Amino acid sequence: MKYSQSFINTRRDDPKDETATNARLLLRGGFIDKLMAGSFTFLPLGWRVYQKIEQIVREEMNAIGSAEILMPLLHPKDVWNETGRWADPNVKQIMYQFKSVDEKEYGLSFTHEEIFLDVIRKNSLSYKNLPIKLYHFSTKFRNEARAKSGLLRGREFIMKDLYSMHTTQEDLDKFYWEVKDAYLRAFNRVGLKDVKVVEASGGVFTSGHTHEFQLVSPVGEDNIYFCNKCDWAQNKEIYTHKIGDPCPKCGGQVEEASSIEVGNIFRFGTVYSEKMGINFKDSDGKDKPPYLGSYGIGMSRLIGVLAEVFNDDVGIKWPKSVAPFLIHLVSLGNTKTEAEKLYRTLAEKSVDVLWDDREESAGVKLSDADLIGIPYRIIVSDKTLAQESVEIKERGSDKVEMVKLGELSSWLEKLE
RNA sequence: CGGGGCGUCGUAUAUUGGUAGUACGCCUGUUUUGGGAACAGGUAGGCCGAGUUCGAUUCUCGGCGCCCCGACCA
Repeated sequence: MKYSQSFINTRRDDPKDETATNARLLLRGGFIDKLMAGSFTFLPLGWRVYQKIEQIVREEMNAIGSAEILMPLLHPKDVWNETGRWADPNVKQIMYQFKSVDEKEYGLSFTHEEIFLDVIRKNSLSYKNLPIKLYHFSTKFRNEARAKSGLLRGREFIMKDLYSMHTTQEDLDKFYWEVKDAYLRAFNRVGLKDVKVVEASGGVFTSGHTHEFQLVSPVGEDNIYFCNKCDWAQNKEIYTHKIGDPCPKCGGQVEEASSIEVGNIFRFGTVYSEKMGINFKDSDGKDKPPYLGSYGIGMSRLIGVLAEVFNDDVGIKWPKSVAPFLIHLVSLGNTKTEAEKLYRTLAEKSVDVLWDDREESAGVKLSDADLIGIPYRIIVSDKTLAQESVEIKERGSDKVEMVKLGELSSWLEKLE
């Protein structure tokens, strides 16, 4: 893609009010625009990052046998009344509820359990067609008391949510742990190598504990306790030991840290099925309520988390798997013709390349390249062309590599 | 929701109870291209409302908005 056609507008100065690193860098780099506190437009660069993350999560969801759908965001009051959640004071705090001019009552989705259940109950449910596993990527509205920290806590954000329905608790449990592994694979692939699976309280509607996926980070809002030897971890709400106590699982040392929640998984059991009067026909001919599981990943929050984790004093350093482009092609001096040739060649090979085709000074282009944080910067200049070469530099590295124009293809192949 | 801070061109800022300035951006022209170019000309601003005052961007009150801390976070 050409820079000049990508609506990329970088800022030289940090935004006045934003102190969160992700907000500062994403706004300066032209990844997002803020409409109001906790509500953002994803600009072309930011949306490309989103789409990279989405595709990784999609692949992992498909790999565990779930199918993608898209559920609506405008919900009628009635279905929420069936579970009693419409009038729940806790729900009322965060759910946007309103009357339209015709006096009908609606809510904006902050989660989709009711809608998922409504979708599947309209079909004959038998043990033969369970389990059902459906997921979607969509917006969630939550009237947060305090939106903050850029993309980390918004009033409107994008979530991947997966819902599953099973004949037995055992089958739900089995899938629950499959989802856990799929989530860890997804986080790993987007560049977050050390996400901890943390036990958390289930609240009133869940059977047993739930699990949160927490990334240790100084900007995190949560506090977790984890073992420095094994995978044991609990969040603040359920941790009952004292700091310094040995790990209850392996005897190792328990540590405390602040962390950011990037996902969670819940087992609801049959509570909602019963409230909504949903049954499946089991092999013994009896009607039984199915078991519900619900699993979320904060998609837009992940972008913020990645910006928090991968940056230096001049900008973002995107992991290759989620970078908006793989290559940032910069042409300096009067090299536009050669650069365009190169750009076309790369585009034909389906390489994700951003070509800075602007009439800007070298300093502006190079600074913007640092700020935007694309993994590889390729410079074409009179200097490099004199050697029939381009200069390649990895973001965040000091080393530059001169590569002959004729050898660029093999350089690209080595990348994979 | 409690507490604190802040609202001035697109961005970042300065000053002032009496003509609102600077830098960047943006526009025109010329020269420029390896780390946010040079020169010349131009463009654009006091969050909203009320009050005090001869006069308010400045002082007072109210509202709205943004940021931060806390509470909250199925």
